[in-house]
Amino acid sequence: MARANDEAAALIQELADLLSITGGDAFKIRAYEKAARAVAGHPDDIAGMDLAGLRTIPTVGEAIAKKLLDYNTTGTIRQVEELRAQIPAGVRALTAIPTLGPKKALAVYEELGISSVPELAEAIQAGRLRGLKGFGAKTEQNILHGIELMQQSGERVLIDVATDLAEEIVAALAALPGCLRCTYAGSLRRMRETIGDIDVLAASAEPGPIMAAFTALPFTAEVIASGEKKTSIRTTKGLQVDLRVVPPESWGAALQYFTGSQAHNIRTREIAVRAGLKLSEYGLFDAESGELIVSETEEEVYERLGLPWIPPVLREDRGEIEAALKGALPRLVTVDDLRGDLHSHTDLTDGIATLEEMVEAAAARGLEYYAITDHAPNLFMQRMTDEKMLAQREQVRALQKRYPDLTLLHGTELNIDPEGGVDWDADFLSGFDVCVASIHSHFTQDPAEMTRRLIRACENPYVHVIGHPTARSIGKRRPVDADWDEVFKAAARTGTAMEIDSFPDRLDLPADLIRRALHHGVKFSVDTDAHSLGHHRNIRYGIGTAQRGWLTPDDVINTWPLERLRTFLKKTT
DNA sequence: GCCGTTTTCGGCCCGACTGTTTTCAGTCG
Repeated sequence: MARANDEAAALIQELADLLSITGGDAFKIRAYEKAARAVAGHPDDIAGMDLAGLRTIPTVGEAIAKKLLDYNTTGTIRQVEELRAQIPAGVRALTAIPTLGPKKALAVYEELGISSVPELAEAIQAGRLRGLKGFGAKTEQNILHGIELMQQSGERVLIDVATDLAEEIVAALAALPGCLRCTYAGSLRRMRETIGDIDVLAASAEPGPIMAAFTALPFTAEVIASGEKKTSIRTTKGLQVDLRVVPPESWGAALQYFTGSQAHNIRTREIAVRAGLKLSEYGLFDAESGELIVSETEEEVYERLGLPWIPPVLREDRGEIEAALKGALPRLVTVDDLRGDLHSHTDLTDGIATLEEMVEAAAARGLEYYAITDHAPNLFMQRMTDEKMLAQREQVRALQKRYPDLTLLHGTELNIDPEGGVDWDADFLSGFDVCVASIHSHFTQDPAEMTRRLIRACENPYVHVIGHPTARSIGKRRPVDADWDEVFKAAARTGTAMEIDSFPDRLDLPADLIRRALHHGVKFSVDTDAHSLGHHRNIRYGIGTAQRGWLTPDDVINTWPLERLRTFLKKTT
């Protein structure tokens, strides 16, 4: 269920948006935006907090604490309600059109009474914007084009789609003679779960030919902007790609800047300012003399700011600066730390590779243990039976002899029914080495029922891992609604791991819930849920998500040596 | 609106590109 923090943060953000339309003080607006992020990322639930408690949240002062208190008691914020009465929701929606910001939105509303996207499109067609100050022919065209883009998708793409495209672009540009370095940065380097646009960075003393090669790429559908230092295109599939070309000596500063996030950059630049320095994509400079101090590597830039190098996956201004200053950054889990995979399928159910092929792929990954976890009978379409499952177990045991360095675990992926029960009784379940249990149906139970359902699954002594816990499908199915703090408490109490499923359209648990679960002392299993040989490669996305959740190897049970894992699977705690 | 080993007042990240402009505002990241 939506946490109080998320709802309150959305209201504070709305306050910032509405103030930017009415022309409020820009610094006040930024203060609200910062506070909205801080509230959303705060580990403790703000529901029930008093004024003093709220003020302990960084960037929340007296005034914003009072607004949060207002939310805690009334469920809304008075100032937001007042501004909503003044600015229709449709006007705020106008700012979602690319190239149309708060100033232009207010202009068309005040001058022409336009308060929705369709109205605006109609007004432009009818020539009603002619003569409006700041709106020329080109602006009209850009707005219409922006509306079109917004309507025909303009959506974020999954991380695997973006990664494949980015790697293709980087390979093409890196091959050019004048290109000294090239990589992708932005949200893709931070491994966000969906990507709005791809940021590519190149180092060259001569940008011209690189820009030309970039706009000439076969999938370039449109050049959005093109300058000496920066070029933006849109691909045939509608994804925007920005290319920045910087002098080679600026590489480190540019990579730091271009990786973001914007909120993280603001923090690092503030630290620079306080130290009498100036940080830009060209380097770290002395503010007074303008003399360049460092710029060649990211490590140098951070070091000169008094910080250790911060992994890109943490650069969201969600506490990483504070942790870095205290020397308390986590040693993040990596793909190389993994010793096993606890969730995979074969063609016995809905996988498309044989048991032998899947095991061979696991061995090629260098794993020390690998679990086969085909679907259980209650997912009726997979037609699993007790006999088939037991026959597979024999096959697994026989196959084991061929893999002296890879321990095969025979498991299953159970279905958590609406009451929290699973497919088999204790007797049958006790025969498995490991059981993942997942929600595959009845996604829309009310939060109280869903919470009980998940807690009961955790309390089952034979359930070791809750598979893709929110059951979301990014862009298709919403996460199930539960009181996650209660679920995580139960998981920690019973010694049940939460899975991080590596499928690009799942990435489940999501990073924000991982951090909340970590806060409760939960352990995790980062799995592929592979249904084919190619799916083994998805592990990097699961690990990226785990890293965004601040996980260390110790938090992830499938980095543990087999003996330690086996102890955990006994659930004796 | 927030915040302070320069500060309880006066700052607040920085730059690129576009379009409508004659020197800059708006938008974006």
